[in-house]
Order: sequence, then structure tokens, then C-alpha cells
Amino acid sequence: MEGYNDGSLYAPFLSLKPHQSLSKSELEQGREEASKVSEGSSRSRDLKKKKGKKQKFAFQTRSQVDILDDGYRWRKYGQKAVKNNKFPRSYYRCTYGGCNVKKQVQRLTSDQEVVVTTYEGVHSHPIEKSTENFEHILTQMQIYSSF
DNA sequence: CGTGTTTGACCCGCGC
DNA sequence: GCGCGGGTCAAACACG
Repeated sequence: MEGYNDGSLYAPFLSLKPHQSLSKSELEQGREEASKVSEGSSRSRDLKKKKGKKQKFAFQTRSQVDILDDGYRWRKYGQKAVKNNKFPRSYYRCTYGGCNVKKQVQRLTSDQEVVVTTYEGVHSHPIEKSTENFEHILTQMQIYSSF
């Protein structure tokens, strides 16, 4: 972890450069459903393990709301309570054609004011909002861990 | 009417 | 082999 900070801290959103490397091939994230819905093997979801090329990036912020607007559109797809934290963890996903980025939001059990946000994957599309608002978050955010 | 949020059920990996 | 913990999806509902 001491050889990653090459001059700049890594952040998926910081890479705002318009790189058109559209080499995404893994679009089949369990989107296909079984044609046969027999009462027995109803769920034929193949949870195939992706060759972890997903970058995980976590940081904590001081906010009263879990909804941190980083300029992207997020759709909540689940909420589960973790054992280590009495507060439930929220799962968000980036809504975009081809951009399957996931985001996790967790609150500290000791400090409810501290929100830990974990990003998974990288965006393949530009931000639709101004970075100004997000810049403010970057000022208070602290890098917890980066892969 | 479309999108996003909510909640429960279900699934999978690991530990014992 | 089963239990626990964690993660995801899907249907329904709420809201613009």
C-alpha cells in the first residue's frame, strides 16, 4: 500500500478524462433469466466470479446524510445490517448503459456522523453534474483504503 | 408513466 | 453438513 500513491491519490471520479476505451465485454451480470420457471430450480442465476479487475476504493466522510452526490446517478438495490455495525449498510449501483459501478455506504457505529463510502469499479462515462459540489466532499474525505 | 426507493426472500462462501 | 454473515434481485409502492 506504499507504492500506489504515485503523485496523486487514486479516485474513480477523479479520472474525469474522456477515455473512450470501450472495451467492456462483461455485460452479462446475471441479466439473462431462465426461460423455464419450474418450481424447483427457479433461480438459475449463475454467480460467475469475475476476474477481479474491479477496483475497490473506500473513504469516509463527515455527513449527516448517506446520500453523497458525487455527480452520478445511483440506484439503491439493497440494505442489510452488518454485525459489526448496528447501523444498516446501503448498497447503491450506478445507473448507466454499460456502466455497472457499485457503491456502498456504511455508517460507523461509534460515530453516526461519519459515513464510510466504498466504491467498486470505475465509471465509463462522464459526470452529468458539476464537479464543484463533489470537490467540496473531496476536501473532507479521507482515504481509508485503496486497491 | 417512468424512475427510484423500499422490503423480504434467496443464495453463496466459509467456519465449525 | 449446517449455521452465520453478507450480498443481490425482484415485486410493489411512492413520487415527479
